[in-house]
Amino acid sequence: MTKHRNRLLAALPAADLNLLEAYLQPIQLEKRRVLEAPNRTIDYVYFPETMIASVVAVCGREERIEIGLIGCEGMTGMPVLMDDQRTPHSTYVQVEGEALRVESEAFRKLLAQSPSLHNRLLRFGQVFTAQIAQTALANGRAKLEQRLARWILMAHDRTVADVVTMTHEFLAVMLGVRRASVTVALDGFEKKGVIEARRGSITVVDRKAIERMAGHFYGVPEAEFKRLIA
Amino acid sequence: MTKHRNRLLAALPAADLNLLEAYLQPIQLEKRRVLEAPNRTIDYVYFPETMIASVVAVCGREERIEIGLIGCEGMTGMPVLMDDQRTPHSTYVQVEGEALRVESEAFRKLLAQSPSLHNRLLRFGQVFTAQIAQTALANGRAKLEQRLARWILMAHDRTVADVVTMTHEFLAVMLGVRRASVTVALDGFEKKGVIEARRGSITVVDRKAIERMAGHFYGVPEAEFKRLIA
DNA sequence: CTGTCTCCGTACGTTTCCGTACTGAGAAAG
DNA sequence: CTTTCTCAGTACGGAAACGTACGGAGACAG
Repeated sequence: MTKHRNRLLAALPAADLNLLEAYLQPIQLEKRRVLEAPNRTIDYVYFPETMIASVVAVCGREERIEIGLIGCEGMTGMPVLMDDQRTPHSTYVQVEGEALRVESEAFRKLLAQSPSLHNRLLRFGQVFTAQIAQTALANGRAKLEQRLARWILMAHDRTVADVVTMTHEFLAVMLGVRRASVTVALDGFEKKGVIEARRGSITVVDRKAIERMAGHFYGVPEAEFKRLIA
Repeated sequence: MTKHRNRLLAALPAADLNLLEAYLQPIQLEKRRVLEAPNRTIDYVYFPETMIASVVAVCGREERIEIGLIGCEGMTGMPVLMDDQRTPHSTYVQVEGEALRVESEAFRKLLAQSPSLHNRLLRFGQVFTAQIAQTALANGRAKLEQRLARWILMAHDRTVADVVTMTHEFLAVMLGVRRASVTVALDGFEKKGVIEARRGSITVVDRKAIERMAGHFYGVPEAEFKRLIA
């Protein structure tokens, strides 16, 4: 047994990890790769290592917004834990990198075989639900600056370096705002010296300051993670 | 075995329902009663019959917003299904009425005893997650009129009559907007003849029209419910 | 029946963000 | 090296919703 880079796996009891490890396949995932398409069967469950995935709610062709971010702290494929095999949402790779994946049929059988494993992973479901709820709260009550700060912090939590590779355009889609609004807001961040913006990337310079900007719109799911997993 | 008014219970396989029924206590719940307080142990799981509960995300003392509505189609206490006993959110009675409840420790044991029951209820978790996600989407991208239409439809789905007892003030808190904005919007609804507004209540007159106003911000979790439960 | 309280209608100036769109700068392709 | 393409910065008028606040109308208690 290796010490896993995925924190959810790293926190599993030895017995459950052993059970799962036989089925884990390492895979490199490129940006924009679709991991789950709306209302299609979920083929694999992914445990990100350096990769980061976005979960996006879509309706019609127009309206879309990110509801959650999954990186080395968690897993994709929540519906498989919920006795289901599909989701109305879309999940794709936001930051390329490595992950471990399990064929979801096999995964399903493992869950049935080990209630302990199932429960352990359901706890992450609880964390992720808190994240979606926090997104709903931020979308409804926060200013763009706060929401952007929150997003940068969440991405930062899931990267090894302090650099997040992301265009304003993409970020705008995630937050459900205009591309130009993101540009203006990020410009403000840079002038305050809390980030460095390059073409297609953002570097975190002063994390504490960003946390202050996000206020209490950041932190609830993170606290849940500490409480339930780590 | 009675045919239950709670649709989630009504859809349970006979064996699981029998198991559960021994523990179900009927209870009448008054408006504003707190069912789950943030970060406190959840004592009971509620299956609403005529009652409707709101799940609200809070942070600090100021910022709060409704993330979900639970009525006769579901249950409260999702964290108990997720191997947890608390939640950062707040759950309280929005529309008074009857419910069945189970002591959560007993409930926990039943889930361990019957994986089939557990899975069945987890499916509702999947539906509820879709509802939170849809709320996040609506909060980020919809106009107030659409969000209000969505809320009325969701409340209407969970009431027997066409009347929802609710002040503008309360509705404003739920949607995270000004009380005055709600008044103006509801006024518009009434002038279009889709609702009738009385002091402290809203009566649905033309549901189809309200559905058109909500557009695709309404319907995704409802479809999930049909697919997974009914 | 009168006073009090809750709830609703309305108003006005202000903030935030939108829609649209033009321009320049950096990166990639020929 | 030049063309092409993607990405970022900036601008301007407009819509949506905000904060605040005043007054009236229905409900309820004394």
